[in-house]
Amino acid sequence: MISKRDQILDIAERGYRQGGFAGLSFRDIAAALDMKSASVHYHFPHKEDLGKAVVERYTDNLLDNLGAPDAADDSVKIRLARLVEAYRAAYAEGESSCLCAVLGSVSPQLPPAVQEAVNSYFTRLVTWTETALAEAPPSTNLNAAHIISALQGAMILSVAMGDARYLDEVAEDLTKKSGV
Amino acid sequence: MISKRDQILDIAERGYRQGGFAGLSFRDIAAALDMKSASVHYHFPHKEDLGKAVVERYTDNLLDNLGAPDAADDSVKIRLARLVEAYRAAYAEGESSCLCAVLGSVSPQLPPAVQEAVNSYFTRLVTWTETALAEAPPSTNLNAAHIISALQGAMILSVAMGDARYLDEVAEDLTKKSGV
DNA sequence: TGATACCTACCTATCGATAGGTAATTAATA
DNA sequence: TATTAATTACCTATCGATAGGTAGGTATCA
Repeated sequence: MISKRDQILDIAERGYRQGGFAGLSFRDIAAALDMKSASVHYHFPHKEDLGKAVVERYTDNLLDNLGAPDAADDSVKIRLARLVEAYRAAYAEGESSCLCAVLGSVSPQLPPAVQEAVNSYFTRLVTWTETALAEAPPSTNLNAAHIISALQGAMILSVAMGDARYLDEVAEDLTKKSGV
Repeated sequence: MISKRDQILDIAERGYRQGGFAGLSFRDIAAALDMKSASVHYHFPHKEDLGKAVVERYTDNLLDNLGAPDAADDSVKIRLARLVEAYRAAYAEGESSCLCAVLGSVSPQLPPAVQEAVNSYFTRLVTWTETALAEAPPSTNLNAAHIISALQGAMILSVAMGDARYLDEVAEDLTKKSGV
């Protein structure tokens, strides 16, 4: 049985990804869970608290899925394939953008705690990717910022165009290049 | 002398880029121009009208700056450098994301006319880039969707991290690869 | 005189947030 | 073990602020 707190986080994550931080209200969440907005405030007093919790859970889940970036029995290619697949799976849930692309694109306008959580998402993800690429030969024409940027941008293109092919194309391109 | 209509578009473009479509109100715009919100409605009756006009002007300005994608006296490298520079310049204005990354990431939640305008931005930009790359030798490991995605994503990373180096790094990477 | 570009004044809907209360569960104590 | 104290998870009702939008008036100028 999923706790009410987790149900709120689920709704909020979906809502933020689809409509941005300003696009989802306490009342929207309450209505989706058949409760009152005051009860959502019981679990998360301020909107900033909710946003921070959503982003932190989202970050932890992604890094869990990615696994260790330096496991001895994985090749660079396999690690990169896991990263690409994580983004394709994220898009597939409701054909929506990455939470941290939506929030990060308007970062200066977010409450400080949410800003910091988004910053931490990218910091951790860049670190993971740099580590995953560490053993790649110099001929591999890939760097962490480029890979993450391309995936984030491709998700937005696919959402804006209503067409998964943009993400598919970039995903294939990145995977191909990682073959070395 | 800049018309009031254009002044409104200027404020709205900056505001949407910094805070998203829901993050800028008619009152915000009016306050910035020392007028009343009802007067903004005189120029743009509905928020949808304003959003559409902002995106269309933004798109036209970008394509004007890029110039012809098939001018005989330009190399692929020069064309791509123009594209990359356009994005760097856009970021430099207020260290903010691309308007159509901010809006496109939450496209399904936007009013239909704004959705269509954003869709048109990406359609026209992809077409421009494909044409610009048409003469590139097959060894050039670049395709239009990949280039645009990487630039869009890199802007978001830079905004979210408050650090221009992410965009700089990706820009250099793309420019280098276009050298052939 | 009629169009243009504003204004005042207002409406309805919704926002995040708070106060104060209640039933059910759990922990601590006599 | 029975009673009491706290805690959990909600509720109703309301707050001040703000959202997009409108009706109708006014000053300016061709």
